[in-house]
Amino acid sequence: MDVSAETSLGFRPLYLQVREEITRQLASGRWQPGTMLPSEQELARELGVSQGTVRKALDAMTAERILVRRQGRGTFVAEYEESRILFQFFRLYPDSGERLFPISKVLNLSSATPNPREREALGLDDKATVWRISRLRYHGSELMLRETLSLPGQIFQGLSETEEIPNNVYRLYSQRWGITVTRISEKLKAVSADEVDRAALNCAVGAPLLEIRRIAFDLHKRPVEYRESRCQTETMHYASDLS
Amino acid sequence: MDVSAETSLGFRPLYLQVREEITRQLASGRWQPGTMLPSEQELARELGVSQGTVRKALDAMTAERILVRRQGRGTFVAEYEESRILFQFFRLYPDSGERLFPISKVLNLSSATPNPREREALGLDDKATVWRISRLRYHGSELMLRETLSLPGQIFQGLSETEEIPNNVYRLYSQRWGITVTRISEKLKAVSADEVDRAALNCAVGAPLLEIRRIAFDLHKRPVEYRESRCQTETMHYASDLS
DNA sequence: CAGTGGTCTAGACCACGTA
DNA sequence: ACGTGGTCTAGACCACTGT
Repeated sequence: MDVSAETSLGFRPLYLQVREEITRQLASGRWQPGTMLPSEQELARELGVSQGTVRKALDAMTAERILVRRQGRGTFVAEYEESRILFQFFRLYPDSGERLFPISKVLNLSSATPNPREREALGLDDKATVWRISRLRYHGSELMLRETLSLPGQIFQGLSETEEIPNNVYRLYSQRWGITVTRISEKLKAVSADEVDRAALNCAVGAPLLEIRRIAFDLHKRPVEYRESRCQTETMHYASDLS
Repeated sequence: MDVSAETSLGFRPLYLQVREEITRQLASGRWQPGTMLPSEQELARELGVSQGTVRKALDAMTAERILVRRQGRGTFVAEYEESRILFQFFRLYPDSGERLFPISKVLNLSSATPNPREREALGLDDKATVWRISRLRYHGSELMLRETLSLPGQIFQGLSETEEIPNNVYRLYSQRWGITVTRISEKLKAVSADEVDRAALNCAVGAPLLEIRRIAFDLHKRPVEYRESRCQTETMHYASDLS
């Protein structure tokens, strides 16, 4: 690691440089999700720093959930297993009873010119295109929500050829386009069901729904997905932990 | 620090023991919010461990926002300044425009037997009592929400004598009863405004409202506050960041 | 300048998982 | 038995803050 020219101005801790270097190699595909990284000692040798510095970088990436460390086994690239998505990125819980992974039913997939909300959320101009995926999601047999996913056509090239949109789209993003979702920002409002909601969710017009507008960011902090969900919350709730 | 008898079974890292010891001394009032802790070197001497171990304990407590570290100055006990509450524990934002600290107007303070929700949230039995505080909250001049706070009478003794409930109740809990809120759990639903909402919030009956049920926990992970809020979200939203 | 936290190193030993 | 991450130590030096 180049640690020179670091006097007072523009000082950057070594372990942050190491973290960036490892993130770069990760994004470039050196290690696939689920595989093991070299040991701390080996990385330290490769990068020309001490093991403690590598450790601090790996600890930071573990805190960001980009890596998973298992004592006695090694350090692994995080995967998008169902359980991880369920606990980390999906905040709807049944009021009582067991938590189930939401089953999805895709209604529609199309390409379009982005609307203003999509443009703002995804940082696109009006010459760009987006894929739009509409789907319903169920908790067991119970219809929970309807939502539309918007994806930049520029990034998700060849999407329409995909035989089927799976339940777990983040794993698809990772496997097919090498995109790792690391952070999600959501804005929630209570809204009244309109005619479209009534038809899709089989609720009364005017019934209260929880609207969620989500932006998902990748390793480079680039917005890669915009999502609008409308949820019935009679038997479900959205859980938020602040600490 | 007693580090003996730590072979394989019941192994507890030293830095966790140090963290607990410091938390204990903190809860016992050795250092007040806003004051400086002894330096790492000094704590290390006191506790008979190395500076690195103290550092790891302090880093953990800083991550939990119990402490604040300022390079070149020292390590301080976190305070409940307006800005901290605003950013850490209050998730409602205006859709556009500047964020303001919510102004509160207390409607009512009473003592009561806990209802089932309060009993469950606060872990009380039906022989306990709770204080109930009803209030309205404004963002600037705009009425944002109405809420009821429920506090265990056992913990918050002498509350009714308080001349006034301030805007920032967490600072009051800290200053008057030495209670430090460290974690908050919230459950959100979309609900329809009822007659009480209409009267309090000046909205239509049936209008969609965001209902928030909050439980606040102290340093010992004990529930100390239960709160039910009903919010208008026409010009506001609830922000949630997942990472 | 002195004192604080922040970074970095090097090495020892421990706990864990697998073979 | 071996290799991995996890803990702990000791010491050096750097960056930041206030005097």
